[in-house]
Amino acid sequence: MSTENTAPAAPSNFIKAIIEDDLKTDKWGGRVHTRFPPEPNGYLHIGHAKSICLNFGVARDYGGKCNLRFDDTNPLKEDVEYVDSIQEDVRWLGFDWDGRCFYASDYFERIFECAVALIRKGLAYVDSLSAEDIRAYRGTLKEPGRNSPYRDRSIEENLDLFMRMRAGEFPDGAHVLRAKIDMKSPNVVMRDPTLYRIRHAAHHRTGDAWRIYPMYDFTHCLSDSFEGITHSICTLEFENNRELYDWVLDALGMYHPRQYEFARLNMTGVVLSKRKLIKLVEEGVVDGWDDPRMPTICGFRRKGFTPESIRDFCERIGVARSNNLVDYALLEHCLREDLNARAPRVMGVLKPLKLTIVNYPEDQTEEFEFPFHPENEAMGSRKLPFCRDLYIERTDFLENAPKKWFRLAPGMEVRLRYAYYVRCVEVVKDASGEVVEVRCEYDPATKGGWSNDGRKVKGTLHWLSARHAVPAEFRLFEHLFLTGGAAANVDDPEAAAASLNPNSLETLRGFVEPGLADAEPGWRCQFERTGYFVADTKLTRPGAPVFNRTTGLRDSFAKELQKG
RNA sequence: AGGGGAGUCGCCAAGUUGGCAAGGCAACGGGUUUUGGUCCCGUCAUUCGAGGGUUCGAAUCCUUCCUCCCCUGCCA
Repeated sequence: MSTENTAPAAPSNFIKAIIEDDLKTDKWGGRVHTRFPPEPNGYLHIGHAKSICLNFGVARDYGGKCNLRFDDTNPLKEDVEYVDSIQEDVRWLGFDWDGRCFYASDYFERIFECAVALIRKGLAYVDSLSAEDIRAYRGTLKEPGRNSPYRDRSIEENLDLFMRMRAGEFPDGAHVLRAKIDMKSPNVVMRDPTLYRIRHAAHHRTGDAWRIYPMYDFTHCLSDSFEGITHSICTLEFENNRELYDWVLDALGMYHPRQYEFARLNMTGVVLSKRKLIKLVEEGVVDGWDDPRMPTICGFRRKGFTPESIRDFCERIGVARSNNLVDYALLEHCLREDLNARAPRVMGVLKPLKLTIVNYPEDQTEEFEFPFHPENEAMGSRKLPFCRDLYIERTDFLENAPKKWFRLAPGMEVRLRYAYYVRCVEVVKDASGEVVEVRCEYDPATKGGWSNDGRKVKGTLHWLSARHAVPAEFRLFEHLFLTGGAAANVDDPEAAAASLNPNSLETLRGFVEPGLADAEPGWRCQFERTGYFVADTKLTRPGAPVFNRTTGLRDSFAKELQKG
């Protein structure tokens, strides 16, 4: 399935331990069958990727299956747009449900029958309390609840009412179907949980066929059971719901998968709450779900991340039961490791500064060979034009250089990558004192960017011929929030505004080498010395490329400077 | 007057029956380098939330305590 030559030994985790143990004891007849069960009410984010990699990953590793199942029981929040995006993202991540894409809504009739069976067993009843009363009767975390006055309706009456609920005879909220369990249970989930509610709403798949919709707790265990799931893996917040999961299946005497919970992913610098992400989209704080600043799968995709790097990340963070906060730097590390090996090296100048070679013939042009990957000859090379008028990076020149500076400065000599050594002989400034051009002399004996005379030239600069470079736009991204991660407050408008990073998107107008004029949308590369980039899939046009910075290169010099 | 979980390096995280505390990220040193990138080498937990106990021996067993997370939707 994947290459294992570079991958470190996969860390074991408790889910795998359970599966291996089950395989050993033949608990499920040798089967491993998981499922990834998103609700189609938003786009998938990096936290979902952890769950996807876990569920599809163990199925793959142990010769089992993993279903994609949409948990679509709440027509008010769900939409086909989300269904489509979820399928696209799971596929992009590299997983295949092998035709087993299911919907909880496909089971509505069977689920309804289960509810009827529960009523017949005297284990469910129609409650006619208002929502507020139900809440009041439920008690508190420390105090037991009380029985609803409708709890002892006869089976016949319950059946009649439930059928009429289905028939649409009652308005929303008039009745609910509840499991008859224990209003004094220390586990609040078990205090006669709601199984069905009335919702006169069109469902994105079943249309107007239903006026009642089953709740998550009732739907999920039954769906798992219908599909023959063996290991039902979910996140920690469903731990309390496991008791109900088991109760429903036992009450009905049905095939009974086991639920296991793991800790969801938290990461520095990003918000991973669906509710908050929706808000960012709806309020126009970002461009949409696939804004490169979003921690969504499609956001990372548009930013230039590879599915391989995300899978590697999910492998490395491990799966455990303790709350965690993973450093964003780990994701970046996985990305760089992948891109370093695959991304062709090309030239781009983000913040151009004119460099004129005063002793180079005015009308002369020559070409130099540039390999696409210095460490991988197989990736080939191309020639780039050189002339008297060049662009270099503005940040590569400093009039008053600090101690360890080995880029360009007055009197200093640097190497222009694969071309010549040049020495700065003059600085041209505009009226405001800003440097607008540096003038240099080149050494013809250093053609190709090398000299055998033992001269030590520590700095190597990337450059572009000003006469041949093509204009390009570069988009640099930073975290959306200053305060970082889970702490970001999206609900309080003032706090949200204060925590928003005003520089999360910076657009630069620079130049790229001629061959990149018609860069294919989605094409990834490394602009030497600056970072990994991808041609934006929405904004790039033939002759007018737009590049998103996927991530910068590691920069030990920046650290050096900070230290002073 | 609750119930369910979790505490191992700055961040993740292994540690199956007690027997020398894996690995990754980050950080920090050094080497190589026509990318201040990559790569290579090295450093980085006498201690596992705290105390007590059992034991020749405890992150692992017992015990008391502390901290954090989840649960009172007709959301999932």
